[in-house]
Amino acid sequence: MDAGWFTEGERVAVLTAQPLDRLLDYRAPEGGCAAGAFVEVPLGPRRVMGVVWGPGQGGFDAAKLRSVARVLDAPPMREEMRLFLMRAADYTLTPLSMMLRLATRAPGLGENPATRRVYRAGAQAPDRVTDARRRVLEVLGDHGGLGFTLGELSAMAGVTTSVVKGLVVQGAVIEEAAPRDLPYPHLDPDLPGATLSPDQASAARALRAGVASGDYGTTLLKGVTGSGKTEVYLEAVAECLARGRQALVLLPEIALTAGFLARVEDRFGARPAEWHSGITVTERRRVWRMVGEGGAQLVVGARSALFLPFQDLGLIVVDEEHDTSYKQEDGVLYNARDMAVLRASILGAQVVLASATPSLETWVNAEAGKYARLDLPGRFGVAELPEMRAIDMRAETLPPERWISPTLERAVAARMQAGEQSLLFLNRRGYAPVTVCRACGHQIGCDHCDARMVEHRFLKRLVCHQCGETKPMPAACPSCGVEGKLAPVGPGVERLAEEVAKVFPTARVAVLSSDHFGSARALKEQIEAIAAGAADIIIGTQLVAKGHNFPLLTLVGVIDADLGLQGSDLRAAERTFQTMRQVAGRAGRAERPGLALLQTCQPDHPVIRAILSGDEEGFWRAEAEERRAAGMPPFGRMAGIVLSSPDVQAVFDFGAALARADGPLRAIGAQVFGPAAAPIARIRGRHRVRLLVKAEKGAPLQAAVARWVGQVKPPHDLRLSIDIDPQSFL
DNA sequence: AGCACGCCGACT
DNA sequence: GTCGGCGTGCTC
Repeated sequence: MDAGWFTEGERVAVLTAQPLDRLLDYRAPEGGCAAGAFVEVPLGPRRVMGVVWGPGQGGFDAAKLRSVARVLDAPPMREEMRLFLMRAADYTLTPLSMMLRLATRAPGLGENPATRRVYRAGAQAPDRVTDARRRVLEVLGDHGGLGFTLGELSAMAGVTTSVVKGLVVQGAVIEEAAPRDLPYPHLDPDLPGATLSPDQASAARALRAGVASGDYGTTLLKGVTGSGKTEVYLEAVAECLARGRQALVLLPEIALTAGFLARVEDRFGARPAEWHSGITVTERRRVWRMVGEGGAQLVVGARSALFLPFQDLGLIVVDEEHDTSYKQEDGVLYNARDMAVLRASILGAQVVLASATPSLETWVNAEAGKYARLDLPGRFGVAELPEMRAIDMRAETLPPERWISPTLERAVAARMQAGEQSLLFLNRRGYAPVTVCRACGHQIGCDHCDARMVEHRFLKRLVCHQCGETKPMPAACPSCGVEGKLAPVGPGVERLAEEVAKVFPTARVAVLSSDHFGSARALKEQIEAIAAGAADIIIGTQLVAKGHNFPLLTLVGVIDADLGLQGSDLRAAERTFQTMRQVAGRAGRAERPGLALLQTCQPDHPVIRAILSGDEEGFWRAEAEERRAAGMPPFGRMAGIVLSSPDVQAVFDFGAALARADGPLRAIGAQVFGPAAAPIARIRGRHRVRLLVKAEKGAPLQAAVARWVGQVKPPHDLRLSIDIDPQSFL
């Protein structure tokens, strides 16, 4: 008897995506079913989708057992995928059912037939050739090789569907079933790749060897912007495809996929499958099915692509691995970079973590020898890393509510004269971060959160950057009622644009901020226009720091390099360092040398000094040493607990009760801090309280946290979420 | 998640 | 006396 097969009537355990937190036993259906089979099972009055997880667990009255309703038309979930979901659930302390939900976010799993009707030219001639009939046959004759759906064909021929149906009856058109989801075009790994520099070639050889080994391994591929990391890891993809295994490339930002798809097409002759929140439901279903059936060799996508049902995944590339968007911050809290390593280690696949500025975790893992490390020194081509200098803002004189120092102004003016571009970087969206009443000092806050509202003149509204709530700008102060005294305080990109327009009246200015673009497409067009020279001065937020190339750009001015340096968030220094390096990397990517100017009030701060001196390894060593001394990640482990409820008293009371019941934590030598108001103390009317658990590196943190939280049951409208390895330690 | 059961307030 | 609020508990 086959170990992975259950015959009719046998007990099987089924996992559903319902939040049940346990497996349910059913009888295998008529005709039996495989372990891992996607099935539909009766649950109370409903039918729900589930996966046959293994043999039944027993302990449930056999007389009450119900049968699996039907087996869905999809390849069974592989054992390693089930193992991956279980390990990921254990690691993140997420119910398994929620992990299954992540892995089955494909529409119409088995709902509709897997085929559709297509129409092609038949052998018979119609009895009478009318005008409409002739057009149909012409369309089919010209390009009907693969056939069209009824809707496509009638639209192309400009006839009603009944004309086509009439031709079908006559045998002049053939109606047949075709698979609904077509495989993706073949990618050819043997096409010649880009010409590689010696450094690139040797890195590519190392990556190829890793893929060829067929074993698990993780490699940090480190190289400054423009050093050609993409060409190098595409060689690893080529090796993987040549061996008949599938590859996955994760990108942090949807806006980057279009450019990346084009590069894949250049390298392999066709476009790969694409997976992110922006694709249509039809495409989503096609990707999900084709990945499972082997009809997709390469997937390019967002973090959720990690949960696709790959048949034989041999390589995962995590591009810009330090990017914070790899950490999912709502729903299931997971870090895609860590989950990629987990999945690969189960599969025997390779992971490539690519970055110019790795996360401290990855840097430490590479230092410790857990990850291999490849460095791409210098730049590919003629361009050099820009020269970087600080502008000491304490020594600059500038009028109130102005942000561009005279030194920076002169530098921008010089670039304009030379016909080159300048980028002014400010990591604050909107017009002004704070709106204050000059009569009473009141600051306008969000009604649903405790965050301050940000004025957006472009949208003509006040916007809350936490919850997205917007409201019109009031004429009078909501606190004291005095009119005309509300004033913007501090700079946002929009206000900076205003200042630029005043200081450089003849400049062509482009603002790159997510608020100004309705779609990724509009943003891409704007970026292409800028790259072609359509602007003299570019004003940008975080967006520009992600992978775009502007050949005419030779000056980057960082308006406030101190943002994020202060505060108790231990990752702030790391993030500031990464962002500054990347923004500076925008300058002079073509043959012109670049200059980066950082406006700062703390030119002697270690982070600013490390950026300016280019001593990256020194920065990481110092940062790692500080973390080690404090027992902070990655030298210690942490978990964050966020409690939320509409009732303030209830959250604090429960938080205090939880903190008092810390026995299970003390048992593993862990400490609990809090409860304290969460960084955002109120979101959408729910008050939030945060506790932090800190343990030593080897401690069984998850098990202890599960025992600890399991002791007390929260009151009804109180939600509790657990964040293992939180991004911020506030 | 749904959906039913069940135990307390304002209506015919 | 009933209709219906949503708290609580179950689903193989």
